[in-house]
Amino acid sequence: MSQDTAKRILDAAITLFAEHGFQETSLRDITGLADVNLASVNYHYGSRKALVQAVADHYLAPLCRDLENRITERLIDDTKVHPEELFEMLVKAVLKASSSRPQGVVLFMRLMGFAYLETQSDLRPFIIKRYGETFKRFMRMLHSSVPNLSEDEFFWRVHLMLGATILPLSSHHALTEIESESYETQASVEVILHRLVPFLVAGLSASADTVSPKVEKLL
Amino acid sequence: MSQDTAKRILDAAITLFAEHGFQETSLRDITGLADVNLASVNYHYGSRKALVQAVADHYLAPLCRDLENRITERLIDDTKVHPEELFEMLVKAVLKASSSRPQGVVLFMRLMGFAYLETQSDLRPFIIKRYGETFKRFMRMLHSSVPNLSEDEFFWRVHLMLGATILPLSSHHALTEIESESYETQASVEVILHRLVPFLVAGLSASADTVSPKVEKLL
Amino acid sequence: MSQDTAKRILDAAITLFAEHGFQETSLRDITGLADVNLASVNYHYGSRKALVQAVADHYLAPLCRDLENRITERLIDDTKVHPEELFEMLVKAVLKASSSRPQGVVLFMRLMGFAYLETQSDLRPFIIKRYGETFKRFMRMLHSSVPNLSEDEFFWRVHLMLGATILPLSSHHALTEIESESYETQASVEVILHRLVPFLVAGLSASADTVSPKVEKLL
Amino acid sequence: MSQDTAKRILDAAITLFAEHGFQETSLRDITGLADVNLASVNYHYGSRKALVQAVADHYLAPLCRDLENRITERLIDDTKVHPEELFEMLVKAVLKASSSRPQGVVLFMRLMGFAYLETQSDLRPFIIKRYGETFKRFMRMLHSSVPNLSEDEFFWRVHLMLGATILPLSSHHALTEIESESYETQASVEVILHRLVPFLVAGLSASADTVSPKVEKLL
DNA sequence: TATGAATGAGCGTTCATTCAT
DNA sequence: AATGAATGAACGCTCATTCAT
Repeated sequence: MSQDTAKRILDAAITLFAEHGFQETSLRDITGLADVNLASVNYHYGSRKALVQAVADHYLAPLCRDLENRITERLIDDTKVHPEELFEMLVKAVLKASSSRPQGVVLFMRLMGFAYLETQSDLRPFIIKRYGETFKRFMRMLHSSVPNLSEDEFFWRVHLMLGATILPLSSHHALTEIESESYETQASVEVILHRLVPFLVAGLSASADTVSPKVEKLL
Repeated sequence: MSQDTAKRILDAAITLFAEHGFQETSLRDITGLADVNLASVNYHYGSRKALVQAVADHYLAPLCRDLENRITERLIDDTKVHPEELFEMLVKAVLKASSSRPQGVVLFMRLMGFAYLETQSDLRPFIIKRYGETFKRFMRMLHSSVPNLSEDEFFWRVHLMLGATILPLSSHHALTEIESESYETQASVEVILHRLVPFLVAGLSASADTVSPKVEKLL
Repeated sequence: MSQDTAKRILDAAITLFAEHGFQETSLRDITGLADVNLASVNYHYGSRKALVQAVADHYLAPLCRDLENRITERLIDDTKVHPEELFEMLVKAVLKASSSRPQGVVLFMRLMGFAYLETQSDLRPFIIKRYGETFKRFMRMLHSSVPNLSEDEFFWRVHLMLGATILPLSSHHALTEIESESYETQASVEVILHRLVPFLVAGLSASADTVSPKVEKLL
Repeated sequence: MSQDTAKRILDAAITLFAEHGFQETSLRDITGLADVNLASVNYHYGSRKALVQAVADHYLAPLCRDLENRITERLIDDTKVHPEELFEMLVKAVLKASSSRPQGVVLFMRLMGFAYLETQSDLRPFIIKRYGETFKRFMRMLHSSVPNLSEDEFFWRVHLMLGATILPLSSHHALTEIESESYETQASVEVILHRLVPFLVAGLSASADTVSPKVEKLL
C-alpha cells in the first residue's frame, strides 16, 4: 500500500500536468483522480513543487542515464559521428524513457513544452541544474558533427529544433483532430517522428549564409 | 476617460502577459500596474477571458488585415510564388503588427505558444474561428509553392515550422539569459528571425524520403 | 456598510483574541462571530498579522496619544513628580483608552498578556517600534521619581510591575470565579486597581539592598 | 528502548516548549528533535494534551513533594513563621525542581504563565486538581505570616505576586534582548530572582490603606 | 462612467490523530 | 513496542466576479 499511494499520485500528476499544464492542475485535481487523500501528496513528496520535480525526474532520470550510456559507448569507436546517428540516439532514448506508459512520448513532450513556456514554476532551472550536464555533453557532440556553424548559430538551431520537436508533439492530439483522422495513437507518434527527423536534419545542416541577404533586407 | 481606462488596462495586460505569461498574471496585477480599479476590467471587457481575447485581437486583427492585403496584391501578378516570398511576406506582416510596442514580437509568439498548448482555455478555438480563414489562405499558397509534398506531409511541416518559430521566440528571454549576453531586446528578436528563416526554408524544402529508412528502423 | 464590516471584524477580533489568545483564534472564528465573509479580513486589513496590529493600534494609539498629552502638560509645572502621580496618570489613560467597550480594561490587559507571552506573533516588536518612544518617555519620568535605583534595577522593577498588573487583570474572570462572588464586572476591575496601586508603589519603592544577603544565600 | 523513546520525547518537548511556547510547538517539531517516530507520542502519552500534562508533572510533582516536606518539617518547630522564610522555602523548592536542566526555571514559569492565561486548554484545571492542595497549604501559612490582611486583600496580593513572578520570568529571554546584554543564561535567572524577592516582600507587606483615597478619586 | 465593497470558491499547506502491521 | 502510512479538518490567503451606488 505504501508504494501504491505515491505511485498513484505520480501517475495522476503526469496525466493531468500533461493534459492541462502545471499551473492549471491543482493538488485536489490530482488527489481526486488518484483517489487518495489530499494530504498524502505532502506526506510522500513534501510539497507541490517537489511533486512537479518528481514528475520531471520520472522521465529525465532514465533518459539521461540511457543517453549517457549511449554516448559513452559510441565514443569508444572514434570514427566521425554523423548527426543522423545522434538524432537516432536521442529518439531511441526518448522512446525508451517514455515507453512505460501509453502516450508516453506525447506526455513527455507536453511536459517539456509547459516547462518551456510556464515562467513561474521553477521547473526549468531545476532541470538545467540536475540534467544540464548530460544535455550539454550531447550538444557538444552534435555541434562537432556539423562543422562550419558558429557557436551562436548552433545554439539557436538547437532551440529551433527543440521547438519543432516539442510543440507539435505536445499538441498533436489537437492537430490530429484537425486532420480528422482517427487512428491508433502510438502509431501517430511514430508518424510525427518519421516526419520530424528529415526536417531537423535539413534545418540543422542548412547553410547559415545563403538567405541572409534577403532576411536582412526585410528586417 | 472611459477610453483611457480601457487602454491603460490593455497596455498593462500586454506588458504583464508578455512578462509573466497568462496564467501567472492576475487581474490585480494588471489593474495595479494600470492604476485603475479592479472592477473596471470586468466593466470594460466583461471578463478575464474577454481581456485575453482582446489582447489577441490587438495583434491578430491588424496582422490578418495586412496579410490579406499582401496576398491579394501579390496574386494580381500571376507568376509563380516562391516560398521565400511568402516567408518574407509573413515576417513583414508580423513585425508590422507588433511594431507598436517593444517586445511586440515576443509577446505575440508567447500568445501563440499558449494558444498552442491550450492552457488558456478557449484561446485556440477563438483564434481559429476568427482568423482561421486568413491563415488557411496563406497556407494554401505556401503549399502550392513547394510541389511534391503530400497533403499530410505539408500539414505536419507547417506545424514543425510553427513549433520552431513560436517556442524559441516565446522563451527567448530565458534563452538569452543562458547565452549570458546583454543586448538590446528588439535587436535580439531580429537575430532570431535572421537565424530562423534559413532553417525554415531548409526544413520545408527537405525531401521527405531520404532518411526514412533509418527512421523506420529505429521506431 | 463599508465602515461597518471593518468595524465588525475588529470588534470580533478584539473579543476573541482577548478570550482565547491570538494563536488560538482563527480568521474563520472571527468572521464567523462578525458574520462577514472570510475574505473581507484580507480586503480590509490585508492579512491576519495586520489585523492583529490593528487591534493593538485600537488600544495603544489613543492610549499613547493621551499619555503624551498628560506628560507634556505635567512637565509645564516643573515641580518634582511623585510616583503616585505617574501611576494615576497611567491608570487614567488606560481607563480612558479602554472605556469604549464593556470589559475594556480586561480585554486590553489580556491582549497585552498574550503579546507578552506568545513568542511567535510579531506583535511585541511591532508595539515596541510604534509605541516604544512614548513608554520610554514615561519610564524615564518614573525612574527619576524614585531616586537611588540603578538603571538595571529599575528596568526589572518595571517588568515586575507590568507582570503584577497584566497577568491578574487578564485572568481576573477566572480568579473571580475562584472567589465565588458574582458582581458587576467594571466594579471588579476597579477593585483590582484599588488593590494594585499600593502594591506597586511599595514594590517600586523597596530598597534594593536590604534582603539581598538572604537571597544570595539561597541561590 | 521503550523508556528511552518516552524520555527523548519528554526532553525534546521541554526544550521546545520553553523555547517557543506550547502553541508554537508541533508534535512534528518534538519528534523531529527527539529523532523518534511521530506516532510514538500518541503511543507513549496518548495525546498532545497528555504530553503537556506530563511536562507539567515533570516539574510540579517533585516541587510539591519537596514543598510538602519542607512545610511539614518547619511545622515541627512551632515558632512563628516569617514571610521571608516562606519565600526562601518556595524559591529553593522551585530551583531544586527545575535544576535538572538549563532554563528550567524559565520553562517552569512559562508553563505557569500559559496555565494562567488559560490558553493551553485544560492545563489550569489539571494543575489545580492535582497540585492545588499543596499550594493552598502553603498559602495558608503565608497568610498567617502576615497579619492584618483581609482574606480578599491577601488573595489578590498573591495573584499580584504571581503575576510579578511569572510574566517577567517567562518572557525574560525577550527582556534580556532589550537590555542588549549578553550573559550566561542561568545566571540571569538568578538575577531576576535576586531582584524579585525584595519587590515581593515590600508589596506583600504594604499597608492596604495608605493610598486608597487617591485611587478612589481617580476611578 | 466608474468604483469600493463584498463574496464564494478554491488554493497549497499543516495539524493531531488513527491504524494496520 | 514501535512505526510508516494515511486521513479529515482546518489553516491563512488569493482569485475572478458581482453589485449597489
